[in-house]
Amino acid sequence: MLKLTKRTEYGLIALVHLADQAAAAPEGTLAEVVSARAIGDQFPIPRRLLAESLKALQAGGLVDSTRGSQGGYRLARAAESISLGEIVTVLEGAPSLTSCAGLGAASAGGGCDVEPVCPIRSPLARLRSGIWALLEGVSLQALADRSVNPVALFSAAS
Amino acid sequence: MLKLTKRTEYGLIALVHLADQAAAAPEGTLAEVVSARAIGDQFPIPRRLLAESLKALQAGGLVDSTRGSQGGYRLARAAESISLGEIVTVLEGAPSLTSCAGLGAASAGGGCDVEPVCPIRSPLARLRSGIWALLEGVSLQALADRSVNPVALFSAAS
DNA sequence: TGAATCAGCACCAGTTTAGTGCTATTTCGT
DNA sequence: ACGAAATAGCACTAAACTGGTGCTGATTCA
Repeated sequence: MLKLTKRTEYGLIALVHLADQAAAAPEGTLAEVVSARAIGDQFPIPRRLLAESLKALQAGGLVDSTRGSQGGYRLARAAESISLGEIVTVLEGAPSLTSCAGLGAASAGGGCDVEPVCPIRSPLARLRSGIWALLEGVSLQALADRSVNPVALFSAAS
Repeated sequence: MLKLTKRTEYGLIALVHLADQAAAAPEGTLAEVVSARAIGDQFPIPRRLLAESLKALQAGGLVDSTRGSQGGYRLARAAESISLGEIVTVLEGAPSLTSCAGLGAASAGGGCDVEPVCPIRSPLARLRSGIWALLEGVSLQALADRSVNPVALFSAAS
């Protein structure tokens, strides 16, 4: 199914929220941490699942967490440096692009070493590779910027 | 999961094959029909499922079918006029990105008839909308053209 | 007639998804 | 010290989806 899971949706909601928070922080200072509860209260979504997504984002190193009372989350890096592809990878695992697996940069060594332009590559692999490249090209920053329209989101990326 | 189902993969394989067939046909003539068996014999995939995909494509009006011995399938329209979005819609159902559904401050039942540029649209809806627009912009023709690289497949579309 | 081929249902096992329960641990405020 | 707030971790369930198959019927060509 060519669609994002709820887990990813909630995670994105949270990330956009955290990006807003970071943008609102005074120059050069760290943004205040935001609790899962605080984020959840602003959207009609199961708070608990939102928390699950945040946990996953923490495990994936996209956000930093502070425990205890007054604890919460904060972006671990600048919103411009977090790509959509990375977010999706963290939240729903590396996409299983079948054989010739792992396109893009990551793909650990094994097999198909003629990576760049493998002529045997099926249209499917090319398609997925294209979609993936797009996701890698869109930053959280762009996503959080509400002035950009959906299509420009991508076409501007290339 | 941001990935295509096998059903869609097989369908795409078949469509690309049919597009090749159409391209090989003499100017102005209809391409010969190709049976599911004939297509399946060329790929290491379960023949039966390929047939299922073809059936779905027929039901969706993307291919014409001829029954009986010597029967088979043929593109119902020119490959340039069949978009990837349409193919995916036929093979795995309409994506739920429609109608401001899902979340976003304004989701509520009613209407959101200001569809074009709804300012309240959530980042998620915008994201899906963007992905969708991309798929709509890629034609089967482009997909079948093996000389185009994966990334150009999309960036050229905008 | 008979074989090839598409069409329509209906079924099953395995995986994924969404969502919840419960407990432990850390930290702040009093 | 204590309790509340909050993250961390594990485990579990019900529903949906996926991949794949079985079977029967209808249509067409030879």
